[in-house]
Amino acid sequence: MPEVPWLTPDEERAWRAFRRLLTVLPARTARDLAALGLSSTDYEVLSTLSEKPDRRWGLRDLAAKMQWSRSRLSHHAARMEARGLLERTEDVNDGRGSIYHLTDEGFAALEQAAPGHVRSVRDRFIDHLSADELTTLETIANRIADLPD
Amino acid sequence: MPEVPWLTPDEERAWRAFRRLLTVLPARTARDLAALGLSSTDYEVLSTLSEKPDRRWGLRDLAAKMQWSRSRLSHHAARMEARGLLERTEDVNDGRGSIYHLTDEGFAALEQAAPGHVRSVRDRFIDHLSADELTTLETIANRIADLPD
DNA sequence: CCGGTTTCGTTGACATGTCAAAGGTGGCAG
DNA sequence: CTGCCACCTTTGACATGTCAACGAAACCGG
Repeated sequence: MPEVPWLTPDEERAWRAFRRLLTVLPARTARDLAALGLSSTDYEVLSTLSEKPDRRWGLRDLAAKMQWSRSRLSHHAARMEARGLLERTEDVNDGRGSIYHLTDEGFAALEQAAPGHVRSVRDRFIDHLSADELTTLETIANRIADLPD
Repeated sequence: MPEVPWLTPDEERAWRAFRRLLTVLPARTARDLAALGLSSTDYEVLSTLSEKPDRRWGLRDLAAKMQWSRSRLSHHAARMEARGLLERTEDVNDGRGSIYHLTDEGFAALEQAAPGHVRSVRDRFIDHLSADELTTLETIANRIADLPD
């Protein structure tokens, strides 16, 4: 692995700062959410499920939408089902498939946690950025994330 | 939880984009590192350990420096010790303490992985940002991360 | 010194994620 | 139809992290 240009001091500082942000911010929002009774992943599942008018998704589609592995979603959904947040039904059109739908209890949990979560995101992130910074960040984030895998 | 201003469309987009980056970028650099035989956490431990001239750290100090819990570091160091990457010695000055030091094998593993890791960080992140963007990012990251917990 | 308190690293139980294998179902070529 | 192959979700083994409890060691007021 020859000839790799090491990071300049500027790059090094930026990279370190960014990695710290990567660690710290999700930890904080997760802690805030936990105080409301949900993990970050719980919240993500619930809010994605609730996007469909009938609150139903096939596992495969839901996993793709969330960019999760199907195994991961299957495991996590099993745990959430045990807590009564969602239910699994077999797919009538495809005997292999599995349909997830939000229970009323799950929907209630989401509605109850949402305001606190938004406040958390504002207090810990959004409200500390100018409109310009927000735009720059969105641009950068998309550019990097859209790179080939 | 009344009166919470929901995210504007701009804010919503930026937040989503940023969260995607938060997921995707670490996954990519971790995958690159794994191909070199180390996990991201392994690399972090090794490189932090190597920062001291004698490659030695007390667990407490090392954990503080890395912003890890002592439990986490203890668990992880036990696994790394089993792989021969580091060794634990008892602290002569404090019977409770535990000193970690990098083995030659651990140092070699770090040296062998470092160039590939730097290339990975460049290819997947740094080289896609202008100097201005890099500066903005560092500023933002520090501002957010420095907020009270 | 002494006894209570703090701090230390470790440990065990548990939560969560990955990976590979398994078992059932669907689709299609012949 | 039938046999094979591809795809689906689930499952189990394992890796990693959190949290609380523990025993040992250090500290400290009296």
